[in-house]
Amino acid sequence: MEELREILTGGQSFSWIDEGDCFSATLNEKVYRVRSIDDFRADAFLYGYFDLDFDYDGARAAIAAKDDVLRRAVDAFPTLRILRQDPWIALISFILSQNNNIKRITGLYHALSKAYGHEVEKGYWSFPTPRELSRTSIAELRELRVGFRDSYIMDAIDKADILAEIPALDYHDAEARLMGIRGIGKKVANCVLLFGFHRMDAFPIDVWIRKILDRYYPGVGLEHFDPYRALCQQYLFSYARYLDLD
DNA sequence: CACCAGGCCGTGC
DNA sequence: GCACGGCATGGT
Repeated sequence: MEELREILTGGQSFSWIDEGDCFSATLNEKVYRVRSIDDFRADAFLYGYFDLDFDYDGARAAIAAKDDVLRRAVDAFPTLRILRQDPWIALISFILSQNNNIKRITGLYHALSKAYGHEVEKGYWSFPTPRELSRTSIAELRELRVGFRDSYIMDAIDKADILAEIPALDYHDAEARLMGIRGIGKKVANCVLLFGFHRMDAFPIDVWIRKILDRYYPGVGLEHFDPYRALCQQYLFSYARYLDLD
């Protein structure tokens, strides 16, 4: 359980619910209930989703050797991983995330699922596809309490086909293409690239990353974190929240 | 009452 | 190009 908590409820995915004795999520037309990373080797979907082919031990060692801050971050979150989430789910999730907190983002994610997804198991709804979500309206989105993000979601539905183009594009073109959707700026675009496309050249800079960069890396370019730039970002994000930098 | 949350948009300079 | 206020909502 605890080795998964930061991964599943720490702000990279909003699909997972803490059920007390397990974490649950409705993905891939099933309800998954998980307790430990070791449970995932026999399931093809979870194997890919949890990025089990990647050598995290090797990457962690290289990252920890870069500087003391990263070493402490890695030590504080030894089981952290970057999930391989669905691009559309990541897109809407991180539209919901702007100027919002993790608890409420998770609530909105599941409100959209219940309203427009389909019930896979009693009490568990899939996240709506673009086609399913297209049945919504500005008024209905407001009733679900998404606030000013309503028009952003509507534009994302209209432009969902953009996601199919992203894998063929280099970092800058992919980022620019995503930023053509209303409500997607540099930060959200990088979250979609990282969590939805597993792009290891992405580097979302949110309020927490901003704080830790300003405090511990003044004047340092992002090349410092290569070749594990995206993974460094995730360790630093968790560590900054853990330290509660002010 | 204030300020904040995995920000972005429109405006003004 | 950069600074700034506004924006929905719920929590502290």
